[in-house]
Amino acid sequence: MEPFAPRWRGVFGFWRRPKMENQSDHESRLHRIRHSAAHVMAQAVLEQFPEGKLGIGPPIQDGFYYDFDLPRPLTPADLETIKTRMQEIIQEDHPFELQDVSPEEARRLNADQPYKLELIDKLAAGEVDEDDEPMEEEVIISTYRHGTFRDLCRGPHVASTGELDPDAIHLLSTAGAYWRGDESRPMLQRIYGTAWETPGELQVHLERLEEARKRDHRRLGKQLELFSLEPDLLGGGLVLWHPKGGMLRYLAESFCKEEHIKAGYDLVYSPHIGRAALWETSGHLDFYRESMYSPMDVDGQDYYVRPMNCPFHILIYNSRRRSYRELPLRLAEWGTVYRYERPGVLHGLLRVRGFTQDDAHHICSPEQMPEEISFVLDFCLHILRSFGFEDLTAYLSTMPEKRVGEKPQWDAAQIALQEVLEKSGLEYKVDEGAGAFYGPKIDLNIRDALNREWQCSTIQFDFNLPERFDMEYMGEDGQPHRPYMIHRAILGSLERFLGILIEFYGGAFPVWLAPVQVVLIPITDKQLNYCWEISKKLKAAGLRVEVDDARDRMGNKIRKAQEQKTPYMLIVGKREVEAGAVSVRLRTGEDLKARPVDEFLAMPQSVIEARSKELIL
RNA sequence: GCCUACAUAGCUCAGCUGGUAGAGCACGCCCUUGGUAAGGGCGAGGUCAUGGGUUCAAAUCCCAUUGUAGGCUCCA
Repeated sequence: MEPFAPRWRGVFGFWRRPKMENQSDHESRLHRIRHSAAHVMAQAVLEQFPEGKLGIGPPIQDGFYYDFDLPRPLTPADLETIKTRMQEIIQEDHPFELQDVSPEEARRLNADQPYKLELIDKLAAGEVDEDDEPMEEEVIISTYRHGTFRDLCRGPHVASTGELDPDAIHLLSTAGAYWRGDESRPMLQRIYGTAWETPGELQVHLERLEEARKRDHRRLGKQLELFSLEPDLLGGGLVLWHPKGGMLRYLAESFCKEEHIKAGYDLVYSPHIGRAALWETSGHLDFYRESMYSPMDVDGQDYYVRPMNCPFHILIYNSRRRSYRELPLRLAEWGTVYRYERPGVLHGLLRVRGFTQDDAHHICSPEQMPEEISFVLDFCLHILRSFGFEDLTAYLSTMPEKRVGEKPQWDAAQIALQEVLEKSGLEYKVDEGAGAFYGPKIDLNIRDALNREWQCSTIQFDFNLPERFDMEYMGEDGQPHRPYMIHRAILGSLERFLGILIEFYGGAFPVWLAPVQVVLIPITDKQLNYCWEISKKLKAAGLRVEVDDARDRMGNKIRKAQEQKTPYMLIVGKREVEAGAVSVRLRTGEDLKARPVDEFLAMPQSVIEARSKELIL
C-alpha cells in the first residue's frame, strides 16, 4: 500500500502540435504571455552569461520557468538584474517571429547549445513526445525569434514583447533541476517566474502566495500548538502531537472509527515489528527494502519495524480456515508504520518517516469484487466529505509492463474500478501503466494551500500477497479458492491528512473538530466564579471549554482567543452575571450580544451535530 | 540524495564591511478590575546549530557536519 505520490508533470514545449488543448481565451492568452516571458528572460540571462547553455523554458500554472547551465550559481541580486533587463527588452518591443526549420538548420542554429541539440535529435528521430511516449504524428521543428534571441519552440507567443506588461512579471526563485528530470544527468539552474496580463493580477497572485504562507500547516502547527517536529533531538520526519493537535487527531480518528464500525468493518490491532520471515514471505525484503529500517536483533533473530500493515492482517485472516460465508471480510486498523525517506523529501506533516494509516484490507471472492469496490469508494467519499473535502482529483492507474497476476484478473479489476469511478461522477484521469506491479488502483488527491496535490485515499488491488501467503477460502463447492484482496486507506496518513486539513481550514476548524470550542472571558476577575460555573455546565453538555483566567485585560483575551481561532468567545461582565447570560462573540468577529446560557448552548450543539463549517445554523 | 539559500532568547526577527549580543511577543513579579483584536512598570531568559580553521580578536570570514526552506529526483 502506497499512500504517497504527489503528482507533478513537467511541461516540455519545443515543438508545434497541430491541435491546441481546450483552453479559454484568457488561459491561452496567459499561456502565451508566460511562454513569451520565459523567452525574454532567457535572452536577459544569456546576455549576462554569454557562455550559458539553455535547457527548456515552458509556461506552467501561474507562471513559467527556464533552465540554464551557467558558469556560477545565481544570486538574488542576479534576479534583480535579469528582471530589469527583461523590462527593457519588453519596452524595446521586438516582434516574435515564427519560422519552421529543417533538422539540419535547427542543428546549425543551435551548434553551441548541447541541450538543444539533444532535443533536436530526439525530435528529428520522431522518437518520443513530452511524456517520453512514441510520437503519433510527424513533427515540424519550429523556432521563435525576437530581437537577438532565437529559441527552438513550438509556441505560441504574443505578437511582440511590447505586449507584455513589465510590471505584471515577477521572478520568484531559483532552484536546481536535473536535465530532463533525470537524476543521472547534469543539474541545471532553474528560474521560476510568474506573469500576468496586468500588474493588478500579479498583485493578487502575490497576495495569494502570502495568504498560502499564512495557512502553511507548519506555521499554524506552532501557532495553534498542534504538533512539533524536533529533528535535532528526535529525528527528522517524526511528529510529536501536542494536546491541541492530539485532540484534533482523536476527534478525526474516533469519528472515522465509528463510521467504520457502522459500515461493517472489523477493527484489529497488530504489532509494530515482525520477524524477517514475515517480510520475506510478503516480498517486502525483496522489493521494498530501501524504504525499510535496518533490522534489530532479538534473540539472534532479525526483526523489522513495519513499513506496512498488510502482512499482519493477512496473518489474522490465515489464522484459521475461512468460508465463503464470512466474506467479504473488512479488517481495519489505524496502523503506525515507519519508512525511510531521503532527507531532502521530508516536509512538515506532509512527508514524514513515521505515520499512521487508516488502513484496511478487504478480502472477498472474485464475484463480490465489483460490489466491494463500489462500497469502498462510496465509503471513502462519505468520510472525505464529512471533513469538508469536495474538490478531489481521482486517478486510475492501470496495468504496468512488469506485473504479477493474469491479464483477465487485471482486466476485471480495472473494469470494476472504472465503473465505480463513472458511477461516482468524480472527474478522473487514467494513468496508463502506472499501477503497482501487484494490481491496479484508484488514488484520490487533495490539494494543500499552495495548490500542490497530495495523495490521500488509495484503493489498490493486490494479486500478489494472496499468492505469497497462500490465502484461501472454502467455496460453496467445497473446494478451496483464492480470495481477492483490496488495500485501502481513506485519510491515507493521519499526519498528512491533518496537515492538509489544517491548511484547508487555515486553522479555523469546524466546531466538531475544534480542539477548544468555547473560551469564557471574564471582564474582571469578579466574574471568574460565574465563568467556572458556566464552564462546568457547558462541559457537562459535551463541549470543550476553557476559562481565560489570566490577569489580563478582556481586549487582549479576545485577541488571543481570536488568534487561536476559537469558534465561540463568551464574554462575561457584571450585566451577564446579573442576567444569567453570556455575551457571544464568534471568531468571525460577529457580536451576538447577551443571551441566556441555554440559548447559547443549543448553538454549538446543532452545529456539531451537523458537522457544519458554520458557527450558527 | 542533488542544487541554492538559511540556522541568533520559547516564538517572530534586528545585529552594515570582524571588536565577546538587541527588540517585540510569550514567561515571572508588581500596579491597574478594564465592555468586544495588544493598559503600565520591573525582571528573568542566549556557549549566536555543532565541530574545526584563519585572526590580537569571530554571531560576523573559511571548511566540515547536522538540520531547515524552495525546487529537482524519489515515493514497488
